[in-house]
Amino acid sequence: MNERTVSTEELKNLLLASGVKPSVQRLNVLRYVIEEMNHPSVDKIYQNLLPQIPTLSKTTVYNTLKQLTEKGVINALNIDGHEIKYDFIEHAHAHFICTSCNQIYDIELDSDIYQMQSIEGHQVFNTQVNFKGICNNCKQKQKEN
Amino acid sequence: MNERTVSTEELKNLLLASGVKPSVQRLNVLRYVIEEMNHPSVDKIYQNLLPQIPTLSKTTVYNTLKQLTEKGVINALNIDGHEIKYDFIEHAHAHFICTSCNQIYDIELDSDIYQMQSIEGHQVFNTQVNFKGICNNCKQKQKEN
DNA sequence: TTACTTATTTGTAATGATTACAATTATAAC
DNA sequence: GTTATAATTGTAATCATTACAAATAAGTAA
Repeated sequence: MNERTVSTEELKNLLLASGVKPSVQRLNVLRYVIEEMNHPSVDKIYQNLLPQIPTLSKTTVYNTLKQLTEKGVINALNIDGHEIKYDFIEHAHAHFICTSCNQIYDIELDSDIYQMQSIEGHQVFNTQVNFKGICNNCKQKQKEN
Repeated sequence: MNERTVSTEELKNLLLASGVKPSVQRLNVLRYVIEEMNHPSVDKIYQNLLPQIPTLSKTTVYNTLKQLTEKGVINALNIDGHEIKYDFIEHAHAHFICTSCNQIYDIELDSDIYQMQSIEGHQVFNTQVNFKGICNNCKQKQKEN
C-alpha cells in the first residue's frame, strides 16, 4: 500500500543525530518503521526482518523501539490495549482507528494543539490525537448488505 | 484526592439509559469509576469493591467495563501500553500523562476537534487527546536537586 | 408456588504481549 | 592481540486480558 525508501546513510544520520549508535539491527528496525508506513507492531517488524537478519531476537526489537521512542524518533501508539504500534515521527498527525476493521489511518489535522509546549503548567513532549469510529470502507460495506 | 458522590438512583438511570441492565456488580463498578476520578485500572476497581462484594470476580469487572465502554458511558484509556485505565465520560477533556510519575491529569481543552463527527470520510464516535511530558510536580522536584 | 428459560456472575485455565536477566557475541580502546 | 565495554540473543517469568464452562440469580408462564 503505502511505500517509501530511505538510504542507509539517512538512517545512520537519523540514529546518530538522536544519540543512538547505529547497528545492523537498529538500522533495519528504524528502516522498517519508516518504510512500512502502516504502523507496524513489534511482531510484524520482527517477522519481516527475520529473513534478512536470521539471528535477530525479539528482545532486540523491543529494546530498539524503546530507545527510539525515548529519543523521540518514533511514536508508540497504544491504540487497542492489546499490542503497541509504532510510527515514525515526521510531522504531527492524528490517527483514526476503525473499530470494525482495526485499520489505522493517518489523519492530517491542522490544529494548534500540536504547537503547545506546555499545558496547565505541565511540560509537553508528545501529543497524540486518536479518533475512533467506523471508517469509510466499512460504512460502504454495511450499506451493501 | 478528587471525590464526588452519586446516588444509586442516578447510577441506575445511567445504566438503563444506555441499555445496560443494572445489577449490584454493575452499579458498583460504575459508581467506582465515577467517584474515584483518578482513572482507575481494572485491578484497582476490583480490589476496592472486594470488601463490599466479596464474591466479585475480576471477569465481571472486565465484562462490565467492556460493556460500558461499548455503550459510550465510560472511556478506555490506553495510555502506557501496560494496563487500561477507565474514565467516566462527562464532558470532553484531554489527558496529560507524566512520564516520570505516571500520574494522569485531566486537561480542559477548548478545541474544536471534539466537535468533529466525521473526518476524512470516516465517522467518529470517540476522540482522545493525550499529552505526554513532565508534570509540574516532577519539574519542581527536579529543580530542588 | 413451581418448573422452566434466560441472563449474569464466577473461577479457572489459556493466551499473548512485554520484561528480566544471564550468557554470548560484537565492537572499541589500548 | 588482549581487555573492557556495549549490543544482542534466548529463555524464562510476569502480568493484563480473554475464553469458557459451571454455578447462580433473575425473569416468565403455568
